[in-house]
Amino acid sequence: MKTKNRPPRRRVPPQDTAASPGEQTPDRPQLGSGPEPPKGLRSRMARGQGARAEGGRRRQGSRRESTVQRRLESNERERQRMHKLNNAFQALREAIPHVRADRKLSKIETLTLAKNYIKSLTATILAMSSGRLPGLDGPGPKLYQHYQQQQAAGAALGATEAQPEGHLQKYSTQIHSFREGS
DNA sequence: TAGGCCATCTGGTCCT
DNA sequence: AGGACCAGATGGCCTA
Repeated sequence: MKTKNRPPRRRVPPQDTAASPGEQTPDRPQLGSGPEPPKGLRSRMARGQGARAEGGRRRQGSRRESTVQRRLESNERERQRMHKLNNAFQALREAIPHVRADRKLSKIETLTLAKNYIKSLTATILAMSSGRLPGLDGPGPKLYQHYQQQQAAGAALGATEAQPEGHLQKYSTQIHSFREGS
């Protein structure tokens, strides 16, 4: 599994909601754009879940058009939502230090690394402050207690990351493997 | 060529 | 009611 420094991949251009059916890409058939149902819909229809959308009878043109229009608008919103999600992933990537800039982390790598980084930071801060956050009198001991409880719970479940140094170990191992490019 | 990763479409469900 | 969210399906791109 390698996701190394890929150039930006050419993607099928987003469907323009204002575009005419003739401008649609041939490999991404749209709802109502042809006799062949969209790829993602075929299995659903095979299970009988898409029957309503397709309709057993021919619908009036205007009603069909409004249905198609709603679907296209919904697709556009979903694209925007996913773009926002990807922007958040990118921001998270940039917040994780010690990773080669030319090596783009996959989403799952980003989440895993971020989790271990946070945990290692938490353990480090607690160790350095002896359970008392700098500048805070109250929450420190409580935070430390909570953290210890979490660790104890993890240990009870047989988690390998029960020890604070375990997080740092994991994080270091991951960083090392990413640097190696493996 | 197989496997990993990703973008996109889609219908169902949840939320406001 | 309409939008947000979610998960399944599909196909493209890339690397080993």
